[in-house]
Amino acid sequence: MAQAQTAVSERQDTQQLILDAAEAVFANNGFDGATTRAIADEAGVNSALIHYYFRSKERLFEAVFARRSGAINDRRRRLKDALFASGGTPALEELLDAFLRPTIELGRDEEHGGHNYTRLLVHVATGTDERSRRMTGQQYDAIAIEFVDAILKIVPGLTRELAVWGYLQGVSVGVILMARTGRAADLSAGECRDDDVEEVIARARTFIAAGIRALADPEKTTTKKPNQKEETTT
Amino acid sequence: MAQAQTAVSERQDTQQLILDAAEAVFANNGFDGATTRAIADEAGVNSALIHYYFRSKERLFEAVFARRSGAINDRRRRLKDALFASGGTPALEELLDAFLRPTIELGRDEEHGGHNYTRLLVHVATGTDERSRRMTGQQYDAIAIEFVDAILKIVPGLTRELAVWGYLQGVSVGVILMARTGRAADLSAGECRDDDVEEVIARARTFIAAGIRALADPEKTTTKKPNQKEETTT
DNA sequence: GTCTATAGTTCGATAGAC
DNA sequence: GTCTATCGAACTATAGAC
Repeated sequence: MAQAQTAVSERQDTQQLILDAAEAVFANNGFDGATTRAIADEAGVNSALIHYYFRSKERLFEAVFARRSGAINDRRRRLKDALFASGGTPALEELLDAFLRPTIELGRDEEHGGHNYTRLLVHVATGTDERSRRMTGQQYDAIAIEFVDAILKIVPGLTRELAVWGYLQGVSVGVILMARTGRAADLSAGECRDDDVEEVIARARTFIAAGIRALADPEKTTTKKPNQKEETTT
Repeated sequence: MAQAQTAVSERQDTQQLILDAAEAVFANNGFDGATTRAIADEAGVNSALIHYYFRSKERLFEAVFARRSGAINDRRRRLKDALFASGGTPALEELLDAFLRPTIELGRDEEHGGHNYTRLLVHVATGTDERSRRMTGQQYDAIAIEFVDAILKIVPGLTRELAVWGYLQGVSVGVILMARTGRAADLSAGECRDDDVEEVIARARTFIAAGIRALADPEKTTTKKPNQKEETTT
């Protein structure tokens, strides 16, 4: 699509074209479903160039996954540090906003392909295969520990173990919301819309903050099963 | 593995052997990463039999996905109906227990391959491709609406729109927990374990119940962004 | 129902000209 | 850096003997 006549600011080198195309094709088809030929076609380049710039399909995939993770986590860290900069302790809702905003906003950015990355991230972050676990850990473990530490500073009565669980359960909410599966609309006859970034973030923020605070309440975290009679089929 | 000498109760016909093997191979490799040859080898049957019993790889995948969904949702429904049977209104935690228990327990059932199904379910439920959305809707829309209705009966001050969001955000927590990615252990130097079913359910129950109740609080659900100065890089 | 054999594609990757 | 051409290996699916 991008020809030599386009403005300088829109010019992209071949490597970026391939990364953008790969991001879209991997997001739509997964690693195994995507083909290097389809990526080359999407990028408008010769398929041999993929192996020239990236050694293999595997390395291309890892490059795509790593490309945006730095920007996401830099922004999360900047927002979080700004909250603590004045010396006080921010509200839990503010901390969660700092965590959620970069990915939720990216998931609504169709102009620069951000929505493709978030769909890919959902796939990798929820995968149980060895490659998914390795890549998720490499790119997102450090920021995870920073936010767990921050949660511990803000919420009294929370053990580190419970903070990790609260963080992960919160992440799972954010993961689903950044991908826009359209399921909310399906279940509500179109009443629920997921295109308003501020509303999506506000709901997730409220939900997760209350959930984490509840985990700190020792009365609530007993493992006793509530009284239930499992009725047999009548 | 299962030979002719095994007890009658352990005998399985070829079709079930293929479904069990396909469940494991699809869970480990996804739809495109799994091959019919690998499934046949895992099942110990000739690869041509897969196309004899199921017409195509696609239909086999759908059969695998549909096989356990009926049992899961029947049990959810039975547990839920038992809670309302006495005429009273159950606690929100009890309703969530009924929803979470079938999948969380299935995810820890390695003896009958249930853990393979839950990993597959995570993949399909979070997928944005057309097949994933279609299959998720076909198997899980009906039970979703039943539980949204139940949430509306239990929690005062909740609109249907917010109940759907609360349900979906709760589901996302349950989805992550049923797959056992091991990430909690990674982030806590092994301190967090996810093998105790009752503890996993209790934490999720507490977290989600508090989150849904918070959504009903009109003061909390404003879409106003909290005061934050996004610090530029120093 | 179960097997062998194979048709017909498509894949990732590379060699080598320009 | 970019292209054409192609290799060797895999894949799904089926035909046909038993």
